[in-house]
Amino acid sequence: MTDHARTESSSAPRYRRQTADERREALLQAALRCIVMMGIEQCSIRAIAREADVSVGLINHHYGTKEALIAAAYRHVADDVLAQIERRVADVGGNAREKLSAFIRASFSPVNLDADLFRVWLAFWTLQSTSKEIAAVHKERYGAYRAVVEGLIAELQEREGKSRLEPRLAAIGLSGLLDGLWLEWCLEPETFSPEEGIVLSEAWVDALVAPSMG
Amino acid sequence: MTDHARTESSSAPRYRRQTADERREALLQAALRCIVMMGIEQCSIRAIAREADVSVGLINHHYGTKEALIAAAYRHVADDVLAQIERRVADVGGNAREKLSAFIRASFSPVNLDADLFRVWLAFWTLQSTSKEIAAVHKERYGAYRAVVEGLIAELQEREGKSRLEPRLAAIGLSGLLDGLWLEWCLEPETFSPEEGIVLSEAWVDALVAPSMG
DNA sequence: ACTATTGTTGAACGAATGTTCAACAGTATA
DNA sequence: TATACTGTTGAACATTCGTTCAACAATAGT
Repeated sequence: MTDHARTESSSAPRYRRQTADERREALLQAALRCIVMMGIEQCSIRAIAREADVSVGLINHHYGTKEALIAAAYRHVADDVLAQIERRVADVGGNAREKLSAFIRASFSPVNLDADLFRVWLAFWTLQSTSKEIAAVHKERYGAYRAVVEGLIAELQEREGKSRLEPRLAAIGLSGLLDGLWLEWCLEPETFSPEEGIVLSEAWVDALVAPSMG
Repeated sequence: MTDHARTESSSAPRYRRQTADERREALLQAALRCIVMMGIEQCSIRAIAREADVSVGLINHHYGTKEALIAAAYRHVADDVLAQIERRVADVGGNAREKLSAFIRASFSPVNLDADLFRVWLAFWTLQSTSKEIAAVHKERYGAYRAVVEGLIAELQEREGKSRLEPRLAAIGLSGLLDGLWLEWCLEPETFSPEEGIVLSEAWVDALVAPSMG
């Protein structure tokens, strides 16, 4: 009842304690939301703290450094994207050609064709040249991505006959095409539709097993 | 001779006056060097001023705002890249197929496969979501780029027979592939060689006029 | 109910940011 | 040589940044 008392034992707690893991996850999500909302440039510790409804000090307490938090966020997002695509490929079952189609369709699904995701990715690419930590995460995750594509293409070529393009190179081509189209669509969505992106990517795969190419 | 006199009429001038155009160009080049050296994040007005050997105030005097300077730099770089590619295409003369090969080779030339250029480009892409000015420059320059590709493909298909892929879509595919490979090479140059990039792009063009595709 | 633990706070700090503007100084003109 | 013009300077300003750390408070163990 006394006016100097802000919150006595009878009122609600001023904050809820969480385990380190819970809080780290929450901070990571808040950081991603901030990068999305205001770009990596304006994504400050204070902004993340506000977004996570937490004080400034807590971030450095849990992650030590801002860079460590961003690197953790990168790993988290990259894992999510690849896992989601792999899940769709696994769900479709079928032969290699059908799996590749699922892979392509997953790449052009709304989850991935997202300006927010693009902004996050740009931020990570930018940080890569500065931070060894981020560069390592990229190398590791991108290798995994390309390995999946290469595996599917090798499987396809075993069935439908060899191509002049070895699986490694063909995989680089397909992932380059997918990434390039993804990039361009995110920069300027009016240029072409996701369906057209799928048509183009399917054409590449078809060309891979066509007699004229190999 | 007096110690309060810094530089009297007898000594060298403390700075050289330049015309507005000269100075604007010099500041723009300094800004690009800064983006390359330390990334857009650390590329401050003070850093640009130091690089251009000029005082902080001069930048805002000539460009009004940092954003205006960066946008001007974007336009400058984009013009350079496209002009250089078009020059190579024009030099080779020949038919559409040969011009497309020149276009592809130019895209994978060391001038373009450059970590510095990539860093500059990433910076511009990042700023695009924030700045209307930068977004406008992108739309304009990228449209010009794609128009060149589309023109060459249309010319090729008139000679060698129509494809199921209309020139517009085929051009989007080729520029997507070129950009995607460029992106991936810049992020991780060990993955594949520029020559392999050329092989992949040529394969796409070949597939465009192959009977199986159209 | 008391204590120990530790997740959490937020004021404070030093460094850096973009921008402003009154004063300065080179340059061409008269 | 004096004058007007304007390119140029750099201190100053108001913010914002990432990080630190002593104090605080929610919770679990007793």
